[in-house]
Amino acid sequence: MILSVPTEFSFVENMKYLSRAANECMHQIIDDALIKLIPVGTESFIVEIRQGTEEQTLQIRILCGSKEPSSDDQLDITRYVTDMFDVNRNLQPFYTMAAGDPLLNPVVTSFYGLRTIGIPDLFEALCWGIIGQQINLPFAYTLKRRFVECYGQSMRWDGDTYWKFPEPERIAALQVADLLPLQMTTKKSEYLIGVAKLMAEGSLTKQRLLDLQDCKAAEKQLIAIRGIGPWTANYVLMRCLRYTSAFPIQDVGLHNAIQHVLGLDKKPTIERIKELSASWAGWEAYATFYLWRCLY
DNA sequence: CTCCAGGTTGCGT
DNA sequence: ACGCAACATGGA
Repeated sequence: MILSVPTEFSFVENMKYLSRAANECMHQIIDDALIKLIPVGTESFIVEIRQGTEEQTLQIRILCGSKEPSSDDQLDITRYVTDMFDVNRNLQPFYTMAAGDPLLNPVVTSFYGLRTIGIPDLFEALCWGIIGQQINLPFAYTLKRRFVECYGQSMRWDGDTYWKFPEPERIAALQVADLLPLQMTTKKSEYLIGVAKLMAEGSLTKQRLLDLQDCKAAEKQLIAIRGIGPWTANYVLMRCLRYTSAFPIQDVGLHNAIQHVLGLDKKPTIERIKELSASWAGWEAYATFYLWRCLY
């Protein structure tokens, strides 16, 4: 399949983001292409996404699957890729705003065409947020890998293993003691199992959060969940529910990035960040994602 | 050894 | 509403 992308879309910049962690277990990058297991309903397909031969296109190729892909499966895979790369977002208003912003101007210039890469699966987005709380990123990737390789399912293709993120039902059935050997803390284990139970029983669904059509309302529902605070809620609102106004303002990486770009001798306060971000209204998630990008 | 890391909870003012 | 210890462990 061929997918057209806007002029404000850089496959190279998006791939640089996806290449940031050597220990990432949810995809591989081989020969300038992204290769990833994509779940469609109860089936799974290993899909290759690469730069198309025509300008401003992506080429999507199904490498193998749990069955022969139907035309509906192909459509769902295209939808997944479109969501993941935020292809349908019009970034012109963001770039217009950023051009006059001393903090954003340098990063949008350096990383022009970068999209907020999504985590379409709500359970994965929530777990990744919880796993990443208050630990360094390399260790977070290690924990995620252990979790996925212990409780997820995999498909092999061309000598490599591709993982499907664990199902909430599987995690909901665990005890805290099951996760401690992975070096999850007791609290992380409780949070992961708790969220899994909410999703397994159907009281927490991506569709229900999307139906709210209101970032603040969705944030309120997420924060009500034990283990989900303001940072994790906004991280999920940004990476999964795709609200461009989501803003994990407490994020220490964001603080470091702002300090770095402005050359401050110490980290900015939350109050200072509120001042600096006043003109970002509606685009806080993109501003954050671009600022994060300058950290690696 | 110390300090920090993509925070959150729960309890105390 | 706001402050703060506790949580726990890898990496620099």
